[in-house]
Formats: sequence, C-alpha cells, structure tokens
Amino acid sequence: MLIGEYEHSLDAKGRLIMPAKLREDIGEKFIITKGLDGCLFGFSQNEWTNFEEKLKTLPLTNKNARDFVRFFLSGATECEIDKQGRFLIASNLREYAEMEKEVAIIGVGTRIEIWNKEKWKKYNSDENISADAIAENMTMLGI
Amino acid sequence: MLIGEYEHSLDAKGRLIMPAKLREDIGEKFIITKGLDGCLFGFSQNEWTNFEEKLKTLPLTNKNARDFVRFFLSGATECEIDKQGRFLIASNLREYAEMEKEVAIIGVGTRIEIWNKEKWKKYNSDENISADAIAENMTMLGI
DNA sequence: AACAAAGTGCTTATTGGTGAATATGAACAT
DNA sequence: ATGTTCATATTCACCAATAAGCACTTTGTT
Repeated sequence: MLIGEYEHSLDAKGRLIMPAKLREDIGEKFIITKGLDGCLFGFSQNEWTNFEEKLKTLPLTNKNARDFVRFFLSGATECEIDKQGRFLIASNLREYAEMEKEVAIIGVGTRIEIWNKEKWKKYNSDENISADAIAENMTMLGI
Repeated sequence: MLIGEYEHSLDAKGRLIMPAKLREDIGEKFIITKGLDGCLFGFSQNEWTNFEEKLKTLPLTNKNARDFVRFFLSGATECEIDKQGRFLIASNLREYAEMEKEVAIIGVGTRIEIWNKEKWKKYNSDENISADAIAENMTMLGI
C-alpha cells in the first residue's frame, strides 16, 4: 500500500529520489504518466498492465477513445530506479506538471502522485479539501 | 508496448530519427500510412498484419468501408531504419500530414503516430482532453 | 549526355542521460 | 555528547542519442 507524503528535489538532470518507504511497493521499474489536476501519476508494473489491457480494447474508430488512449499512452514513460534510488522524469512530463526543483511525492493507495511542491501546498489549502467536504464524501461511501 | 512522446526534426531530405526507446518495439522495418486526425500511423510488421486482417473483415458492399480500407492501404509504405537510426518519410505522406520540420512522435500502444509538432500541441490544448472527460473515462475503466 | 531531384551514407558537434564519488543531515545507540 | 548508519542531496565525468552538414549515388527528365 502506497501511503505518505514526501518532499524532495529534482537534480540538474531532472532526476528524483524515490522515497525509501515507497520503493518496495512501487517496484524497481514503474510507469509514470500525465495525471489529473496537474500532477503526475506513478503506477507499479502490475497496476499498469491492468490498465494497458483495458486501453487496448477501446475502438480505433471512436474519437473519444482515441483521445483518451493518446492522453495516457503518449504521456507514459517507463522509469527505472538506479542504484542510488533515483529515477529520471522525462522532460515532457516535467513540463506538463510544471516541475522546477521542489517536488512533493505522495502515496495514494494504488499509485503515487508527483506534484510541483507549491501546487501541492496550494491544492491542499484550497476548499476542495475542506474537512467538511471530505466527511460528506465519506458518508456517501458508507464509511 | 509503444509509449511516450518525442520531439524531433526532419532533415533536409525528409528523414526522421526513430527515438531510441521505440526502436526495439517497432522493429527495423515497419509500415507507415495515413492516420486519423491529420497524423501518420506507424505499425510494426506484426501489428500491421493484424490491422490488415481487421480491414479485410469489412464489408466491401458498403461504400464507407471501401473508402476506409482504401484510405489506409493506399497510403501505406514500408520504412527501413538506417544505421544511424533514421528513416525516410515518403513525400506524399509528409504532405498529407503537413510536415515541415518539427515533428512529434508518440507511442500509442499498438502503433506510433507522427504529427506536425504544432498540430500536436494544438490538439493537446484543445478540449478533446478535458480533465473531466478523462476522469470519467478512468472510472469507467475502473482505475 | 547533361542535369536536377531524390535518396543514401558518412562525419562532426552538441545535448542529455547515466553512473560514480562525495557531502550533508537525520535517527539511533552507546 | 559522540559516533554509526541510513537516506537524501550535489557535483562531476563519461557515454549514447540526436542534430546538422556535406558528398556521393541513383533515377528520371530533357
């Protein structure tokens, strides 16, 4: 289970340390893609192949399907964690998520998310995540 | 699995570098043809025969289907990657996809797509990929 | 035959990815 | 407090991938 919040920084070449506590669960090789709300998603191999299988079934003739597949697959990269625990974030993904240096990495159960740190702070301070709203959603889900 | 987004440029003779990360999957010889949404499609030998098979199943009695088949087959060319990792894009295909110099190559699972870079940027900034639509599709696919 | 256009191949410079070495800093034990 | 260990940060050097320019070959045209 991928959990926790970590802050790290990109090096000059755009590499990032994978927090030691996430390393085991995410695996040595994993996939990052463009995510929602301006962050990047990171999936373990298992989660990803699942997802790929589903994408493959979508029809080429349907424009919505093409758009969706393009978004995820064109935005995807396989990453490998090096001996020093770092991995490279492709430049187009860095650009997409507007990452300069300071980055937040968070575990979200089945995936990780990588955020520009400022954006993450801001996102957290917004009303989208007021305790009330969350509580409401919890009751909706029957928790 | 063909994934990722790469930006490269045509040389004076209309040749293009095949990004190193796609080379293995697409194979030394592959097929490019006119694609949908103004780009070119590129298939590995295997995927191409696959695709041909699917086209063959379409009813020749239906004009739409005939048009569809002609569209893909008439534009198809075999490409070979040279020692320096480049391949030539036939001039009629370059013209079809309105390629001048700057080009985006993307991996979309079973095929690659080659876009005029500007067109690709524009396509990405359009609403075809609103966050809402993506989120919706994600839940549909159970992610 | 002469020329132009298109295609092929080589050579060089530059960029960006990769790996190694070292430094910093926190957590913990003595 | 002091030393030890582990995780993270930073820097440097090297190598592979790509860009760009040029020259040669082939093909088709006049």
